[in-house]
Amino acid sequence: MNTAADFQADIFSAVAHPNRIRILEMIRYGINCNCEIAPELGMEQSNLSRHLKILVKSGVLRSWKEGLRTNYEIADKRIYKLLDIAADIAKAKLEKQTEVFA
Amino acid sequence: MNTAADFQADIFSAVAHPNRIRILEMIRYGINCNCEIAPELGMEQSNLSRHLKILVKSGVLRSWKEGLRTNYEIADKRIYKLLDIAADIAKAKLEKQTEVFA
DNA sequence: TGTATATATGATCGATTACTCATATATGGA
DNA sequence: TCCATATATGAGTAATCGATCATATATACA
Repeated sequence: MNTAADFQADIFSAVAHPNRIRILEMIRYGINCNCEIAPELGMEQSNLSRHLKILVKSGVLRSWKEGLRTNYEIADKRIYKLLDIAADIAKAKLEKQTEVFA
Repeated sequence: MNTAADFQADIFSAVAHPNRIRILEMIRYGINCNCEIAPELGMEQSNLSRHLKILVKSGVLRSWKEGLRTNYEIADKRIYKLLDIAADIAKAKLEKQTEVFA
C-alpha cells in the first residue's frame, strides 16, 4: 500500500539531485528543450535524458514531442515552491555557519 | 565546490524516505524520543537510529542527550512546510488520477 | 531514399543506500 | 559494583543510483 509518506518521499527523491534541480530551474526560466539544457549544464546527452526521464516518471515534469525535440514543462508549480524553500533553508544554514567568522 | 543546488539536494535527500518523513511528523507532534518512535513506526531500533542520524547530519534535526534518552527537534521549521507542500502535490496528483473513475 | 539531428535506451560498473544481526557504549538505579 | 535500559555502530548484503559508451530510434529535410 502507498501511504502519504510514500508519495511525499517520491517527490523528494525526484528532486534530490543537484542536476535535476538545475534542470528544473532552467525549465522554470523558459528553457524547455533537451538540446539547450545539455550544453548549459555540461551534461552528457544520455545522462540528461535519464534525469529528465526520472522527473517525468515521478510526475514532476510533463513532456511532449515536437518534431525532433522533446519539450518539458512543470506538472505542478508548487514544485518551484519546494525548491525556493529548500534554497532558503540552505541559505539560513550557511549564514549561521559563517557567523562564527564575523 | 558546493553550489546552491547541492545544498538543496542534500535537504531533499534527507527527507526522501517514507520513514524519515514519518519520523519528522512524529517529532512535529511532540514525540521527540527514539524510544517512542521505534515501536510506533515498527522499525528496528538500529534502523531508526541510523535514519535519525541521517536527519541530524543533514541539519534537518538537532539532537541532545538527556540521561539515557536522545531527544530531537527540528532545526528549521520550514522543513515542515516542505512536507506539507509535498503532501498537497501528492494529493492533487491522486485526485487527478481518480477523476477517470468518477 | 539517404543523411543529419535529437533523443532514448541497453549494458556495464563503481558508489551509495537501506536493512539486519550482533555487539558496543553509556547512563541510571538497585 | 552489577544489571537493565537506551542508543550507537561494525560488518555483511541486496538493491538502487548515477554515469558512461555504444547503439537504436525517430523525425526532418535535401
